[in-house]
Amino acid sequence: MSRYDPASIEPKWQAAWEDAQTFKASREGDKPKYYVLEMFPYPSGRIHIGHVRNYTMGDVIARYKLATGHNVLHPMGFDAFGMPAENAAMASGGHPKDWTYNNIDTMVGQMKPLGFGLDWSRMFATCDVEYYGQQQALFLDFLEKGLVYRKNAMVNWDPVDMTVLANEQVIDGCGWRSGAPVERKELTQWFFKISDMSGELLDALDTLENWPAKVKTMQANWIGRSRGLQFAFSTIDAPDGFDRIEVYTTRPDTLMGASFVGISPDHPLAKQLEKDNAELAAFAAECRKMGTTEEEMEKAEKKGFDTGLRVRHPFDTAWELPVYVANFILMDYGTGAIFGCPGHDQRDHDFATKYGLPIVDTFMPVEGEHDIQAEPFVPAKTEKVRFTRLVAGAEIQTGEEAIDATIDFCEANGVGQGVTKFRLRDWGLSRQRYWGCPIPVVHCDTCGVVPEKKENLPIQLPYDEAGKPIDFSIPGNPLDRHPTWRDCACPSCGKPAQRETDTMDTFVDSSWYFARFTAPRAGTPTDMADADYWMNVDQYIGGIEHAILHLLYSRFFARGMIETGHLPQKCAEPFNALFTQGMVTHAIYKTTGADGRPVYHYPEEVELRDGKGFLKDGTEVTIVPSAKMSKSKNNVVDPMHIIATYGADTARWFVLSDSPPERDVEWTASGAEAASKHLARVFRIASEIAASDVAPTKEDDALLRETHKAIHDVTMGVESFGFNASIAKLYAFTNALHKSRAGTEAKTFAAKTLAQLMSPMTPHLSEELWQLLGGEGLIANAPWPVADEAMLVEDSVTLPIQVNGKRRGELTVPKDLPKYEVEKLVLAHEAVVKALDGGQPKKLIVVPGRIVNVVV
RNA sequence: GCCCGCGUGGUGGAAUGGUAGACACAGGAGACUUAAAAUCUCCAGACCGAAAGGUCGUACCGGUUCGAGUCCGGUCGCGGGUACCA
Repeated sequence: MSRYDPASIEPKWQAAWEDAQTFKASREGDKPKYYVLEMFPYPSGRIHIGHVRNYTMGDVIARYKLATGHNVLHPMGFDAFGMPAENAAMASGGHPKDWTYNNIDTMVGQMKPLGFGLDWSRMFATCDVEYYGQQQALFLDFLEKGLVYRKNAMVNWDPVDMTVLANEQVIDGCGWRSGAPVERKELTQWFFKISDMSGELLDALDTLENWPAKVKTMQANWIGRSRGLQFAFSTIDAPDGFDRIEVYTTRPDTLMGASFVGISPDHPLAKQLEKDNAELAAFAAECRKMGTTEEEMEKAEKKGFDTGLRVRHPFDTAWELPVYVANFILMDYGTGAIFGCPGHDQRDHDFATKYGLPIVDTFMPVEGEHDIQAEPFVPAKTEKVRFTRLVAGAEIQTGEEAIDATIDFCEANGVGQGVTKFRLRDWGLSRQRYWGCPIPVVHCDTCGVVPEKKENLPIQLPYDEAGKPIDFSIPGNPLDRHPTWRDCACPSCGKPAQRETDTMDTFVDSSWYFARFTAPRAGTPTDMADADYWMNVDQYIGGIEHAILHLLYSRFFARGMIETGHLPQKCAEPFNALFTQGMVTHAIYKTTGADGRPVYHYPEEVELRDGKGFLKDGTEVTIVPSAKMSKSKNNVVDPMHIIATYGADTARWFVLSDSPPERDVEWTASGAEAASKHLARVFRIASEIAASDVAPTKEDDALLRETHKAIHDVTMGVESFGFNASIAKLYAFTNALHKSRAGTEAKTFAAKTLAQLMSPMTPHLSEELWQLLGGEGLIANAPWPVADEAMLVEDSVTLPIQVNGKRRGELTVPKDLPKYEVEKLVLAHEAVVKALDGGQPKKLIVVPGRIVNVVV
């Protein structure tokens, strides 16, 4: 008897699928369509175990849908622009383009042996000229529709390298290469007007029934709709043009507890005052040294600077408040100015305490008092409170009621107006980098900023500069310093002009690739007939780390593409169902380098002893447990040795077993061998059945029931993304088949069914078994088995008997035994008799088919 | 800081508010073998007990319920996101 030999069977069946074009997406026939998509990978160099997990999940769905009679689209591509390619070029020479395409070749070479049912003919990379050229066309259409505009925005600036830094490149406030303290700098940049769609993007979340609730919550919080009051404080002796300071507040009911006005360091008034106040200028400069991330702003110590300027309270002109410039106020949100109410806000309380400002309450608990000087009183807005300094509404009301009443009162008295604001900011897409899609606009001295003509697209990235491949050892954007690339004719007046040298954020690339897959070679961004057939994506699968940005940007882009005629109306929400798989995590091992910066070590370099890690030279490493696998942290696990040792089916089986798909898993390699043993066991069991000849026995029926139960359970698991549950059932079914003494016919049926149920997970082995057991054609094309409901029902059930919620015995009764009969049997049960000790039960709960509880 | 998750045996994990620990890994005992590998059978949360059986037990504290891993409130720890990592 032959042994399970994945090395020989896997290439054989991959060739068979290739010959039969099994996974080529086709619009033919009248089958329903199914589009399954996994978030495409960044070509970091090698696939890692997280990729294997992600694509195996998608492949299970794709193969299952094929077997249940669908036209399936299951494509693959690469999110190929981005910083790592430039970083690699800086670190070790070479060119981002060569680095990227080499990586793609390697990764495709690693993915193909895994036997994914992908339509490889549709593959593309976002750095392909064909792709980014179409993206430029989309940009021009968006521009024409007013979905893109220019404004100033802050970037991280490295004053030594004279270059813009990504947030990731700022470490403890310093540039990652130069080590110099980073500054904020203002640049004119392109923005997508995503904020125009805030309300729509928020409201439409409710229609996404098959999205995880947590993702919808995260997006809703991110968009952040709030209702508040916008009004102005009038200033006293302020510079010209600043007789009013507009503020926005979501808690107007605390207006009578105001103790100061705060403005952002980037507020026009702050900038004006700075001119004549060196101390303030120094404070503002200090604020601008802070990074641009929200996290840094929030975590930084709250600091303010008293401008000396004062404003009048809108309800009492004799009441004057000081104006502070404060480092925690964002110019981007609201009006860039607030009033502080220390009595009912922790941050304002800290601020007031620090600068000796008054702390006044506007409401107290309904019962009792709260020491407002010691800590702020911040109840939920839905809680009733007793107002001590009331603007409008009842004395005792909830915060919500008070807010509404105050807004109405203010509007009626001309103090301000109720407005709805969103936290969501416009999407800045300009990047001062080489390896991205060039923004197709031209700067002309005469005509200003002019869109490039569509017939001049694609605007290609230059490979060479001055006859040599671009040198990335020099900091800064190579497009900026390229001797000729910028030169062009103005599309409007024809005079010499210069190209924009900024490229697009790589999130743009990934915001429409799913649409491009429906017609990847089309001469326009999409082909409407293909998009109409294949869209939407029926099942999208990817990491939870993309819950907000990528998915929100894609939702915006889909709407923009409808507006510009590139997608049909039905695509506003392009992903019908979303599944967020957990990440594969692995410890990070780091030491500190001579320059004080962290040095990351590969798992292979680290020896673990007593929970501590050491390098070969004995240096102890710091272990950061369970972190997201990241190339820059060197904690990526390479699955290729598992594939080489045990084969693709083992790797696929292994990544699906044991862990629920949505949960993070800490990677350990110990289970791979066990998975391999199990597959070999299945092969052995099937081979024995194929070689046997046993007449029908009285155990045939039991095995048949087991088989139908397995069909039911495994199918349920696949349908609900419970792949680990499906696999547990497959283990149990394999054990049942192994132990069964049924005849050959029943066993053959069971084994063929087992092969089918396993086929989405272990497709090569399943094809082999199918052939061995006399199945017709490819198992990939065989119709998915259907469970016979009649075979699933049991005749009797075993009920656990609880006494006061603790299990004290069990009772086996016919399935349909009436409740009162069950009660009689329970009361006669030994354990119950003992517990009652002659008395009567206080209560008797019978949950039919599940449990019995006696309360004594 | 803020938003969103997660926390169950030695390990990965299972469990529509209804027998906690399915299925598997590692471990132990045995069979087969000259031996090993492979394979097969069985055991296995902790504690007490010879056993029958009992007590405890799902990060921690409290609540709702006949009944809580599951629902509610709070605490701690870990992870993701935080708008230029992708």
